[in-house]
Amino acid sequence: MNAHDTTVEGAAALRDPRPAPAGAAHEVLAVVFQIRQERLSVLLWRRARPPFEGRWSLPGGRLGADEGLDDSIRRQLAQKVDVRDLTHLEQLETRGDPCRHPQGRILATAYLGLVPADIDPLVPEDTRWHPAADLPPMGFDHAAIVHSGRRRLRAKLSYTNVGFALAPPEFTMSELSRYYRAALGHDVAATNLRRVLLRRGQIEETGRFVPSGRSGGRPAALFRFRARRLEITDAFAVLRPPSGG
Amino acid sequence: MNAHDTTVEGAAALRDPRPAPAGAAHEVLAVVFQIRQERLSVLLWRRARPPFEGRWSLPGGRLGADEGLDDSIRRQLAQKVDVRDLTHLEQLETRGDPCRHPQGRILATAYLGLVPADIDPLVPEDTRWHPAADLPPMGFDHAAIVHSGRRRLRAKLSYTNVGFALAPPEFTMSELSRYYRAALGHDVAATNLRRVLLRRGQIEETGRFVPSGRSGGRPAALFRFRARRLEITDAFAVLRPPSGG
DNA sequence: TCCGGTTTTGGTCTTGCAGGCTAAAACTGG
DNA sequence: CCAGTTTTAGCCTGCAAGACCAAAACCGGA
Repeated sequence: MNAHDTTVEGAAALRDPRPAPAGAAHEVLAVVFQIRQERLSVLLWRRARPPFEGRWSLPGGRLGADEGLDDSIRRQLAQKVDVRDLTHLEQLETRGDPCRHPQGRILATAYLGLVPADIDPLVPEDTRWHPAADLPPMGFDHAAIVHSGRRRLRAKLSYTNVGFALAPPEFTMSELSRYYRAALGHDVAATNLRRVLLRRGQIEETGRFVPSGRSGGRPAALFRFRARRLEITDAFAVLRPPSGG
Repeated sequence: MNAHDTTVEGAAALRDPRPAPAGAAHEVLAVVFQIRQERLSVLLWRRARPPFEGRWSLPGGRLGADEGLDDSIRRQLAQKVDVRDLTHLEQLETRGDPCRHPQGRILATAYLGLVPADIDPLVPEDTRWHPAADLPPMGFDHAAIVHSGRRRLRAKLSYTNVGFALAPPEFTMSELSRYYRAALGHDVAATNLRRVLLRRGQIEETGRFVPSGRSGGRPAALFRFRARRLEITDAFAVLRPPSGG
């Protein structure tokens, strides 16, 4: 699940310590996902200048001199989307391969951001949503970072309530199952999804119904997520403490 | 589970972009765990000089000028333990709070490392194993990083085979249950652990038995982990793809 | 040799969750 | 009023985890 797992199998390179560096540049990047037209989409930005001119890259930029990582990614993203639309943001991974950036040593800390499906945030001219399953030609190692983000999102849909960040404030079960299908990449039966999320206490009925006449069928109940911040489904801690204690 | 989750609730600070920094220093740190005397222990290093003189801190150091993050943490750790004893190493999180280091802006990427329980690696004079549940006074934000590591390890014991990195090459089930108890912080019934790990295909019998006369009871069978690198238990992907596909 | 103590092992039983399936409910439009 | 569509509710199965218990296998001492 964690993108950057490494195992010490082949003995590591153990050269002598090198002189401490003057300091490497650091950038923050964000993989911002939104379900658009039944597809998991990622916000990308088209580079107007070398390196990788004309290719697409993740939004982000250099870390400010006196700025926290979380603050920085929010500031950078504010130039692309309304940050009030960002319903979730978490750190994903840090990449530090010396060759990852042609202009020299630049470390990158990547974040995973989510925008709910019902809105269409205004984005700048050079910025577009692309299907995460069909990425355009991308610069740097950004395609790999997008894949890390997809893996993380898929995993967390299983054992957390991240769905709240993908879905609008109110939704029908068939809508929600379409969001899950888009994010997971396979069908999700609305009837099972409903039972699972209700039992876990993640969602609840609002008591209201979708305006009648919309679909030609039985009017669907509107649901909402109980919490709007990340919670872990404790049922997924196997090897749990014994019940009698 | 992921240590650095953040949610955009209160609108983020959205100041104007600042001038790009010349470059911030970067360090790598490692939370190295080993089960010692029935307790989860972490390798710490006693600082001989300010800042935080006399306090304990995580092993690590400055990132080399032309060095990858993984390479760097292995190089730094080689000064403390034999890296061949490191059975697992994975990236944990990156911290970039401007105030985290009194000497100025230093980012830190932390790793989680594991050493199997049967060995007693030679460590330098200033380096000691401390119980992770009872940390000595620590400098910087290192205590918080150790807690992140504990959370990560506990979670991964549930849905991966990380146990291989905590246990010696061969072990009895009661030994293994004690390792799990130390890492998880609660009792783990050996009989259930055996069935769970066997069914998941994580462990297998070696066919050999512990030398008789050791315990006064029935001789215990020796087990081993089938794989010696991280694998995820797929049973934990809920909302899995429909069976007929 | 037998017996109590100890530890491991194998089995049963219960519980809870996930997911497939189907019938009923509730609406629309003709 | 009926056919078509969509949602809802219930039933059933399968599987994994954990509690519990009895049998197995060893030790040491009487």
